[in-house]
Amino acid sequence: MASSRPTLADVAAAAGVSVSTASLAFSGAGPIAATTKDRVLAAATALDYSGPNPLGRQLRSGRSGIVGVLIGDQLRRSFRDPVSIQMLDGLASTLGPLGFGVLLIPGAADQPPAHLDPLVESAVMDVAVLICGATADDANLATLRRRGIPVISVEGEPLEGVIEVGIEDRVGAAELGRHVQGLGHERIAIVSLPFDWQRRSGVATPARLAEIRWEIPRRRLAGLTDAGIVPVAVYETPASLVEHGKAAGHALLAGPDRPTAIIAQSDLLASGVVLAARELGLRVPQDVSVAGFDGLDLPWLAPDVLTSVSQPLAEKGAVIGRAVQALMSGELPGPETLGMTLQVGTTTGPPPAH
Amino acid sequence: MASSRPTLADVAAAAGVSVSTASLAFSGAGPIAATTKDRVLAAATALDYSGPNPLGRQLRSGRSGIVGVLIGDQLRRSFRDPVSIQMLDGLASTLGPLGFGVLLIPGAADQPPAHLDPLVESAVMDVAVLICGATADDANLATLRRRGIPVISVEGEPLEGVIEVGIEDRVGAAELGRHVQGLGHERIAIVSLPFDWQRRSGVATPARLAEIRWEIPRRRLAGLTDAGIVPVAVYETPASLVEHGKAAGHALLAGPDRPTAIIAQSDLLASGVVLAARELGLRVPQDVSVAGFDGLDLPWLAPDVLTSVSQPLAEKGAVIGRAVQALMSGELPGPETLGMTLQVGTTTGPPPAH
DNA sequence: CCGCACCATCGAATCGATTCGACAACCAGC
DNA sequence: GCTGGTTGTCGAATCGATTCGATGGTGCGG
Repeated sequence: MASSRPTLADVAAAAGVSVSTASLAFSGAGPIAATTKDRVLAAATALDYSGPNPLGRQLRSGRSGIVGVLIGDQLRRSFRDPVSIQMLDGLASTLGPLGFGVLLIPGAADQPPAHLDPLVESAVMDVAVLICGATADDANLATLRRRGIPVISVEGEPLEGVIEVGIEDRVGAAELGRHVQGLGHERIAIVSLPFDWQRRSGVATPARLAEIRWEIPRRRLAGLTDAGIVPVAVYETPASLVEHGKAAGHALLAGPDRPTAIIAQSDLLASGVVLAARELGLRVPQDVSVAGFDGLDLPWLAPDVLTSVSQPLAEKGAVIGRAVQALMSGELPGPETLGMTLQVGTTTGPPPAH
Repeated sequence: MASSRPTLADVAAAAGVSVSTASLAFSGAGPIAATTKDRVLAAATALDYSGPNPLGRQLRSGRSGIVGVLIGDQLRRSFRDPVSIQMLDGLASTLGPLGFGVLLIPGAADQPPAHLDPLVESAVMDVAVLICGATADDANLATLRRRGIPVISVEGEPLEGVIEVGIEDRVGAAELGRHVQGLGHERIAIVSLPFDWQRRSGVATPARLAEIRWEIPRRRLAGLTDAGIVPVAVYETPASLVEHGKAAGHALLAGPDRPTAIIAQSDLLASGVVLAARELGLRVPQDVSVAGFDGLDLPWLAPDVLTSVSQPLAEKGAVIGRAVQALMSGELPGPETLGMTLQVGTTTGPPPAH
């Protein structure tokens, strides 16, 4: 055994105690004499033993301390969106001190829901978190269920046996909609997040609008409808990125009957619209009002400050972390919904006089 | 056994074969009759058995298939920098198909190198990747060594027994420096990445310049020195973020003898400098030239395109992935260094006539 | 002085799989 | 018909720890 790494048995032998006593010296779960403990620890140091191998512990306890986070293909795409980052940060910050690690499970790009990512099948995890907006026909979800892994879904659709953590984006969208309408706008366009994994780009036809698959754009659109908004156009984007917002802005603002207000479903999209307006020589908000969603801090948009409804991103992560903790204690946490708050910036104002 | 999840032993019993045969049916490692295999698989389906528990497999093989990535506190901070994201994306994309998962190991914010993050001690991993620029006095590194976990260091300092993956940023910096000097600039200021975990902000004194702890700012600074640049000022920033670049730009461009060119050590910092110049009413590059580092695509800077030296971020991730694979095959991969390429944009030009 | 309780320690079972060596059955060749 | 090789299956050891129940001491109270 000279070549391979020492095990608890080696340490126990060196200290002249049994394996079980040596285990007690490290775990502290049980009565042990101080002198014995010191002897074991000394033997461990002498053998260069670096503590109990987590694998052995895990096998016995059935727990790995790993939380799998299914991020879809967001690493490449939406992770350029601070929304995902800040939530992941909140999650990791809550989980880390509890001894849980976050395992990133990336998905292949632009796959239909039937696609199964290999790590979902093979990776060890105690809990899975779906941050990509789960749908019922997701093959990954089916696999997780089969494996008996508890699932937490973030802003997904309500699903059997899945713990939901969401935000009141429908309410928030309605509030934002009423704010814009209250300013007097009548020609309002919407820049939407992707409808489904096809990630199309352009003004959506009524038929297309009827088949929105993903929950987030659907809810936010529904919120605006709740506020009584009948949009003059809904522009579908392939991802929540500045460049797509800019393309949408150019498309919507170039025509003859341009809208007097544009509401985007994310701040990154909204900032792209602001940039498009600037490039077209339009003043914000005098010529066109722009509002976003999420409440990010976008330093490069200065001096403009986006009107937006902000969501508590770090808290969202923390809530997920607490749900994980509850699950591991054997409890079944209920669904949680976080509120949003309207933040009026400098990018919305009354519509132009004529 | 009705309540708990079925095990391979249950399946074997149901199929009327031994555990070893049942194992063969799943792993395929060994001769097995087609009829027997079908019988085992049928029994597995009947029992709702979801395949061998990875934990058991791992304990036996000693491999977890997990690559720990120590990101420092970058999740909060520099992960807003696409540099980290794109590299992580490249890493995850290479590792995923190989059956490896990426475990995020966050660090606490602003800790001295003696700080040890709990997951480094306890998490299961086959290889650790340090993407935060390792230093020799890092407590996390010491722990990884004690645990016998191979370490890959990205752009860190050369360390005993650590596999290095780097970029030729000193060469790239020199090339960028020569480009700027070739345009005729003589008053050149530098906006630097953080020197150490203290993350100070402001123009660095000569004493401060002599004690740069982190490798990346030091190498990039050395490259500019190689090009013969003697900066009129080096501004130290707390992180590679737009707002800090903007603050640096304001500080450097407000004075009476403002530099005619500013070289930033990252594109995010450089874009902040451009924004500061715009706010001060300075034209880029007519009044001041700005150059960056990394070669990112920053859509919101349009119509400006940053002059920068670009690094192959996705390939950096892929190289790390291959190093991991080599390590797991028992090989000892050598250090790798990737080249950078100068990309001249619209933000650099000759200095103003007077 | 006896007995009860408690503390420290140990042995053995357990977690869920992989894998090596043994063994039996079967086929082909001589 | 016997031998040698292949193929399929099985039993048992193994990975590295935790944990339960048992045992042997010690101390305290009655």
